[in-house]
Amino acid sequence: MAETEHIDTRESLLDAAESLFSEHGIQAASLRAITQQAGANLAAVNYHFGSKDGLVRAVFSRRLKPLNEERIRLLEACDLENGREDGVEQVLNAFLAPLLRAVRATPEGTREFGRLMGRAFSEPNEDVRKMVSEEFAEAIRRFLDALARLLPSLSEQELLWRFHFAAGAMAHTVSCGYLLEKLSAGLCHASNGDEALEYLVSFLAAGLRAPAQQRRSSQGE
Amino acid sequence: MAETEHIDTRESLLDAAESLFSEHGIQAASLRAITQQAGANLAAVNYHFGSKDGLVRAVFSRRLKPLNEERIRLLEACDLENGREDGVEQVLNAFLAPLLRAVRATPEGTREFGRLMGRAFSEPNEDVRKMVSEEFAEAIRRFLDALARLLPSLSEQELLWRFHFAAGAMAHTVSCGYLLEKLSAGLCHASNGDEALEYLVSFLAAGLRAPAQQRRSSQGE
DNA sequence: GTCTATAGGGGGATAGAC
DNA sequence: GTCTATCCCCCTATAGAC
Repeated sequence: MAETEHIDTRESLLDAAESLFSEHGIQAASLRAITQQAGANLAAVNYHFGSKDGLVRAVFSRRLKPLNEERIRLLEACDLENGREDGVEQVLNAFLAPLLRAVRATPEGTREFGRLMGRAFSEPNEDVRKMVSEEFAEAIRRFLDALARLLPSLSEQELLWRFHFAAGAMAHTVSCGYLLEKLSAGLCHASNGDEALEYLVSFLAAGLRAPAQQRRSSQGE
Repeated sequence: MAETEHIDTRESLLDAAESLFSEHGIQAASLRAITQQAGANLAAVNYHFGSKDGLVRAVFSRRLKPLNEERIRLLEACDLENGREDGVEQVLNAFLAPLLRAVRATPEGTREFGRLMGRAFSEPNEDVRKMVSEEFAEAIRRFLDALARLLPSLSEQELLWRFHFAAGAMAHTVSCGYLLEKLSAGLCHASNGDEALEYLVSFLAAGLRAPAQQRRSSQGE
């Protein structure tokens, strides 16, 4: 409140929406609250984004496009061919670091994005889920390719399951840090991206490298 | 619609609420829709549960109390003292199996609970998060104790982080199965609790048993 | 581009009859 | 215990002045 300078209504709206979507959920954050926090008028959202759905889409893609581009850039910078033994760790780092860095508090307002991002895949609104999935699709495809080469003993099925678990651990870390802080009585610092990254990479690398399972046939369901 | 027999309004309301909370989210599921699906009157919710919040609480505790009791029962049935090497797997199985079994489609309507449960810890409503955390607190404490004895080389901090990651993989599995089904083009069956359980246990056991990290001092933040 | 005003639809809760 | 009717709230979207 009482901003010194008005920079850009459109950007202010995105900042306010990101913050309120994160705090209250997409559905529960009203355009009234968003426009008020942005110092803009109620009608501004419809002018700039067409509808609330348009605003939601813009909020996500503003962050996800650069995030997934950076992931791919880091993946391509990995040194995976020269007999190094830490290929899995390198790839995990390339996937996780951009998100965990983004979650860290910054002067600009990326702060709230972690909670929103962690919830995005389980949002009740199907349009939101679909939109977010599509933003990730290309990056996920590339990372799965890289992991498949690094872990040739895994069946395609098992690799997919394990990547899914890794995504879950990551999502939980960025969206439910409060649980860890409370459970550890302050011993763990969930909002510290470096701490989270080190523990996550070693944990997930070990999980990905676990011996392949021989599944007992079970055609249940 | 057109139910053959009216059994119990209270239970019908819980079933309808669980189903609609799962599908649309707690906030977006209106009491009007819930009472209509339950074949009850709008005022029935206030009569039986006092308010929408009361209904939410009842929906969660109806499932979580027996779920966590079963977890503790299974944990106490584990054989951890006789030099067996699969202690971690046994403990993980005791923690995961009750939830994954509950998520499976059943005749009665437990079907929808997985999605709701997976989202519960990141619900925007703080009262819901607090309520759900408390339902899990006792079970989590016991499982952490058991794991600490099985993995004495881990610092308390690292064990907490790893348990947190495990919870995330589990939550993602029960709430975002659609992602895996789509990503695998039908190769993986996320709704098959047995398949999920086998892959989860081996993945998480390897992650928990990974060598302890030596954290470089980093007092960032 | 930005505002005010309003249309038009739902929402949770409750009073009071049965 | 269950119903109807209603109070009063907030929501998104849009029309039309500036």
